[in-house]
Amino acid sequence: MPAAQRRELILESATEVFGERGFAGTTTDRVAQAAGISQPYVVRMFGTKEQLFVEVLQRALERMLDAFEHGLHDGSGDHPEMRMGRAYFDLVTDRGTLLSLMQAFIMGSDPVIGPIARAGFERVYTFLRDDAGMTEEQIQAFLASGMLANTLLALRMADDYEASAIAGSICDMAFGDKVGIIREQRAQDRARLSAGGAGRVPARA
Amino acid sequence: MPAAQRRELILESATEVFGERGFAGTTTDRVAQAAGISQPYVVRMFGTKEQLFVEVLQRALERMLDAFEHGLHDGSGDHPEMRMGRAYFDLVTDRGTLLSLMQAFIMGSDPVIGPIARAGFERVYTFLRDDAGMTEEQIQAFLASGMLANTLLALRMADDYEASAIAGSICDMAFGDKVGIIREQRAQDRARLSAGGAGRVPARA
DNA sequence: GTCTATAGGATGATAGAC
DNA sequence: GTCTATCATCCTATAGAC
Repeated sequence: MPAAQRRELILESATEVFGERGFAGTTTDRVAQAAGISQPYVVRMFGTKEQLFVEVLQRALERMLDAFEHGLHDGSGDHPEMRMGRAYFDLVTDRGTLLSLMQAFIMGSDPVIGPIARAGFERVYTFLRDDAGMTEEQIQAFLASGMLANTLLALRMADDYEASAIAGSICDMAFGDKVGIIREQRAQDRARLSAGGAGRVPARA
Repeated sequence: MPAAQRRELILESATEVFGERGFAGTTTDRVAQAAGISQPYVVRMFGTKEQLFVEVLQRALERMLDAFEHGLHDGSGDHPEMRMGRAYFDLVTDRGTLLSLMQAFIMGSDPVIGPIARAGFERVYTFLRDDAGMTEEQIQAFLASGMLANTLLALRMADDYEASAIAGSICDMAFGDKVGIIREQRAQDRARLSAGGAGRVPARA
């Protein structure tokens, strides 16, 4: 397989694993298994685990901004909120990307990841303000709702949708009419996980 | 020192370290150093690192709910939003607790931490709904704003308040009139860190 | 109640073959 | 391009002394 393509494959696998287990909780070996290659090859191709995470993060930021841009320019609905809602919807179909971003966001203290994550967040803010033309209040509400949704996604709250009425209410509240998508995704996810996919999480052990 | 008191001391140190570095990124040795004792003693007292994190998490959940309860019953302002704002303010003064909660929230896939974190989130929701009497919309807005604020806290966005006009706008937008408190806290924090405190983060290395 | 010593296992990274 | 073998840490947890 050509290097470029293999690179993509590894980045894709790494995005899922990092998203599920965080930077420190991820082993290069697990990424390798998810990509179907040997552990040293992962390191060989990216230099260090940290560099791999940086590339995963940059890709994730790019994808998020792309999704927002596409949502903004898809020509239907007029309000920025509607267009941005679609953008978020696009993102949600890519669980690994979203979770990798969340993982990076809680690494603000890290001297390497922190600055990159902050810069990424700033890009989102300026996009919403300057390109989407949203007001401060709109941006606040949009980002806040998004962060709540992201947190519940990372928490896997939707896993308890049927089992717990409260979990169900929380998901309905936070995801609104998108709750169906989330639950469907969760089902696929569960199938993939039990099939031994990238994000398999018998915790650390 | 009596066991109970030492326990408290360790939990306090562990809260800071886990909050800054996450579960996987934290070593029992670093917790021990922060508490000024030996690494084996930490393990001896809590059994396993995971058990220590569980106790940190349960404490953090308890503190969050306590803060909400105190905010709710302090007798001033009438609207739940105002009282809850105060509650959040109380929480913010305890950075380690907040960050430990965030760390737990992104561990939804973990078979041990995930269920505890979800149950904790559900308790918050039911408190806001049943005790504070908030509507679904009020709860959504409150939790969403809180999650955005928490994320920015974890991101250390306030560290760039002066250096970046955008970071400043973001902090003003998310923290509102509480931005002063956050920035003050950040300053204290920085002093503590450079003094070699618990959360010192020369990354992993 | 607290420490030192250390076993035992995992992990990131390197060397070098094919 | 990709692997096998392996080194050197690092880290949780245990044993046992004081």
